[in-house]
Amino acid sequence: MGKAERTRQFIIEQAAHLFNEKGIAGTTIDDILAATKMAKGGLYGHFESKEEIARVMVDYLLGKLNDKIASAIAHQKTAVKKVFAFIDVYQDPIKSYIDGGCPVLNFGVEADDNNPELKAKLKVIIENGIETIKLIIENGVAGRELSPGIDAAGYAIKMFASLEGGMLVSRVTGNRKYMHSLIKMLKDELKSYELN
Amino acid sequence: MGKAERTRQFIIEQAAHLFNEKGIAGTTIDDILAATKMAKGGLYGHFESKEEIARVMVDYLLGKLNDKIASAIAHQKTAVKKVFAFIDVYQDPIKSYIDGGCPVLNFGVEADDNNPELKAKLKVIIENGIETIKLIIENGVAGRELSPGIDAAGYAIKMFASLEGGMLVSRVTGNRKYMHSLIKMLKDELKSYELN
DNA sequence: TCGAAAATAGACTAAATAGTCTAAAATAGA
DNA sequence: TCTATTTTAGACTATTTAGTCTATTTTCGA
Repeated sequence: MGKAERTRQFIIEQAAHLFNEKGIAGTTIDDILAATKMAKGGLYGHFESKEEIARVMVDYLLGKLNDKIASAIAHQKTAVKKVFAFIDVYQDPIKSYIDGGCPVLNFGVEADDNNPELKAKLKVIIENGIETIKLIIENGVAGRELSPGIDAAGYAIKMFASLEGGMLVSRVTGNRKYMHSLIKMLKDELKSYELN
Repeated sequence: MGKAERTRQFIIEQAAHLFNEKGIAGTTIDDILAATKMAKGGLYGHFESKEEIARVMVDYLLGKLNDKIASAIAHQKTAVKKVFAFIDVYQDPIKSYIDGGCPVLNFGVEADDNNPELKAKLKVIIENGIETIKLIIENGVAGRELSPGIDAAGYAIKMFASLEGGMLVSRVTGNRKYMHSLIKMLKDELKSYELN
């Protein structure tokens, strides 16, 4: 990775923090310049507009989230442990893996009514996330780890919505207890379907 | 209500739609002028800044949400029906009672990292909402309508987070089925604690 | 109906913001 | 080490945005 590409990556990472915290509309080029301590010309040598930075930054952040979840899941053997590992990515809503909380929540709300392109990307991420949970559970049922009585699709939706909603509630109230309570309930429910 | 107050109210209502859809940072005074078809001088005769409009608009929207929930609950006699009525306020996440979805979700995300005053207001709304659900359930238990086996606080948090998370998921994917599935699960769970 | 209040039209200022450009300085890496 | 590339500093333009102001018109309501 040459110097130019290294700098580009650095800008993306710094910008990602800002965008995730202040929103896309709420972040200015000057904010990014201040965070990177770069000159304007330097930045515009790597990107042609704020809009391009936002686009690339979103792909970076969503990719990072995907990787984090995929890796967490891959390191576990059983369905229950895989689901728990997924959940644990959201363990700390206040100091999350990226400042500002979950980008799906943040950009989902901002994109909803005025950024169809971004909204479409988030739709895929959300649908994949829910589908991933559902498949893990279905595999757990097929492998006689979980009872066939479990509603895999329902659990997946409930889990995803609870994590995002919990993120909102815990961050706005400044209290982790809500997310912790949600996580405990989600885990207990899944465990109640465990066989043997 | 004199003409001036009527106009002021009209501006607040129009601005509320815009702010709820485009965010506070994403809405301009010109947007509000276009929506109200008013001249600048007219608008600034009622408010001294965009910030004041935003402040008043938030109070209006949160008040409206509060009233809607309070009224829905008041019209029901049993705990189960009261909780169901609360849930049903979120029935349609795409065409909700206010364009742009739930203001708690929208402004919660926007305020989170850069608007402490607004964040404090939302904290109260969220805590009250959760507390309200919990109290209804506790009353239901006290009145022998619901089994004492129910975790009132846990259910309240789960319900609130699911509704907000469901709002996000259904709106971003453009699919009501997620919210409907969540609502069915929430209602079924509560019903399972119903006595007699 | 008529006077006071409200609203318009739109020009104007000031500040914030995005983006361009150039010459000079710094630095990577073959 | 030496040259290409990268970066800086910062002046500059253009646009968007918030907010002010005034003279005129409209409209409410006693």
